[in-house]
Amino acid sequence: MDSVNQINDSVENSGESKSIDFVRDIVSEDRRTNDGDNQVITRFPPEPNGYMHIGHVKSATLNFGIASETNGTCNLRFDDTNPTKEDIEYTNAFEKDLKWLGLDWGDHKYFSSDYFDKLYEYALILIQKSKAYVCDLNQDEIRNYRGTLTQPGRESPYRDRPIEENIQLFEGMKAGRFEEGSRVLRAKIDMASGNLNMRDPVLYRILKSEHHRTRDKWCIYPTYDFAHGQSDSIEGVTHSICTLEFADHRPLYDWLLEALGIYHPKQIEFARLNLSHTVLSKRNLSRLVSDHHVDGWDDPRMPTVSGMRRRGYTPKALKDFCERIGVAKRDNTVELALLEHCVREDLNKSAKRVMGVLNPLRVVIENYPADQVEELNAVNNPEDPEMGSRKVPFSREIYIERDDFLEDPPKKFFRLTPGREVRLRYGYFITCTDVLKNPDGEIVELRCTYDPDTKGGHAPDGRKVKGTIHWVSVQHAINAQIRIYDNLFIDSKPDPEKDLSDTLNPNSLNVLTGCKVEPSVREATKEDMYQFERQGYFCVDSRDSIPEELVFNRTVSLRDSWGKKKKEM
RNA sequence: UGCCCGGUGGUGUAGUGGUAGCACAAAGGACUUUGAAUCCUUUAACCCAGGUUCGAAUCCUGGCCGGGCAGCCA
Repeated sequence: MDSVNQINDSVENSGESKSIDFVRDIVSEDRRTNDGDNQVITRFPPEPNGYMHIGHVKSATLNFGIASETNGTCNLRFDDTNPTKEDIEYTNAFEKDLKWLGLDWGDHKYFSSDYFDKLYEYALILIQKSKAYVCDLNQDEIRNYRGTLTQPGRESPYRDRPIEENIQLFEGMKAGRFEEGSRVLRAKIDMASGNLNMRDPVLYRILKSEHHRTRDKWCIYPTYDFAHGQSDSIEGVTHSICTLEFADHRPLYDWLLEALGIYHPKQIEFARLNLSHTVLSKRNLSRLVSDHHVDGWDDPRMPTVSGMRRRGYTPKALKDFCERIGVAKRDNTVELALLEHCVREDLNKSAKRVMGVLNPLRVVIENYPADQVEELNAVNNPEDPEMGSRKVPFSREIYIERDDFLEDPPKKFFRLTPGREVRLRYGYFITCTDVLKNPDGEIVELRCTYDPDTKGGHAPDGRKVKGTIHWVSVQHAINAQIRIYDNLFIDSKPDPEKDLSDTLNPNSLNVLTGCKVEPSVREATKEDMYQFERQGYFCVDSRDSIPEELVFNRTVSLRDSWGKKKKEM
């Protein structure tokens, strides 16, 4: 939010009118034009029938961002007009996620259901004006009467009912005198319109199920089209920002407000976010959960806020991402790489460095005294001296990463090989003298010697080593389970029609056990972020980690130019 | 054969009549006690065709391509 303000400031100072996105252009143009009242009110209107995901974050940062940049307000409004789908569980989850993101609605928390009485009055007014009528057609009949994309519809036989009869019938609907599905209230617009939304759209339907807030007070509920615009109007929303698929509804949005003669907010549509290698539609996300392809809505592979949070993504990274992707009207698929870049950029500055060996290989340093332990000094974060340093215990037996040793190395392999000297990070130079194998020929242990003069990693004679590898003292190592995540989907643009099992990445989760981590992480608490040097960023899993068996999630790997090169070889 | 919205490097996004910019990605190099970070360099784009204009990514016309819409979902 701050950086956005900075951008605005610098723009104002330089006297330029550099645009940030077309929505903000419209808002500032409106502010310039409406002399007197420049108050901006936006709203973030989730339907509480699913969990917040990265697509919601784009919308939320847009709405809350515009409000904060203009000293306006952004209302959190739960769009709860369909009791059969919505639940309190989801409203709580949304609030939790928004708070975690640092998006603050103050005391502007509303529900569409707060306006059910008012909305009912509005409906009566429409009937009164002969702009709405009760229709007895059933669902199939309404569909048939609507016509098709290329053919006009036919008018309902109930379209010209007298006003009085409509009022009585509508009151009857409210009183529960009619069966669910037997009647609806419809707007009287134009059955021949090229825009199907204008072919006498349904305004109210009978739904005899309990609403999570209004309980059994109502058995008729407004549709989205009737609730949304009027709720915007009631709240004095100036800019009602929604996604592209609602553009077709704007004529209806405008028509209703005009017909009622009430305050008329402006609807603006932008393109929703698509992210590569994942899905963002509510339907597909819940399919992943219900079919057990993931372990719940907060599975760290999920693009949900709770999943990303558990994975170790930070609010700052998420908001930075939303700023970078921009806001426009063309369909788009943003590469996951950009999100990962934002995460790395934040964590590079803030995460404490630590050494952890994912796939341990035992190394015995033969000329190091068996009973000796040294405390070596290690920097906590080279990007931030304020974070200080720590002591790391060193002893005769250590673990190194299996990938850091190769008996028969390719060119440009800088790590340990037989006879070669490398540096142990913050430790000594060691040279590999022997390779021990089991009967199957697998390497089980390395024998090395160290140079006592290279403590801390410097050679007094000035000789250089090409490689520096990380390590953990065997007797001091903490055991950990580490979960390595990869893209949920193989395809960058998963086809929702395809069978999920054909397009899901079978290796999206790789659980490593027996990992060895330096003792300083014993103090790790939930959601603490670490960089395991040369590996990536990791956080303690908030659900499964216990002090006796730490569980880490790999948030994102470090960039790995060697790994890339290796793949090509 | 209806209505609406869009097409700028691989991806995302600026540019609104005057040298097509930025970020991510990719490639190369420098530096390096993280093959990280940092720094430098490079590759790479206006859907097509006409028109208006001294000059068009931008304005006009016609195509082409993509997306959305036929819930009593939002």
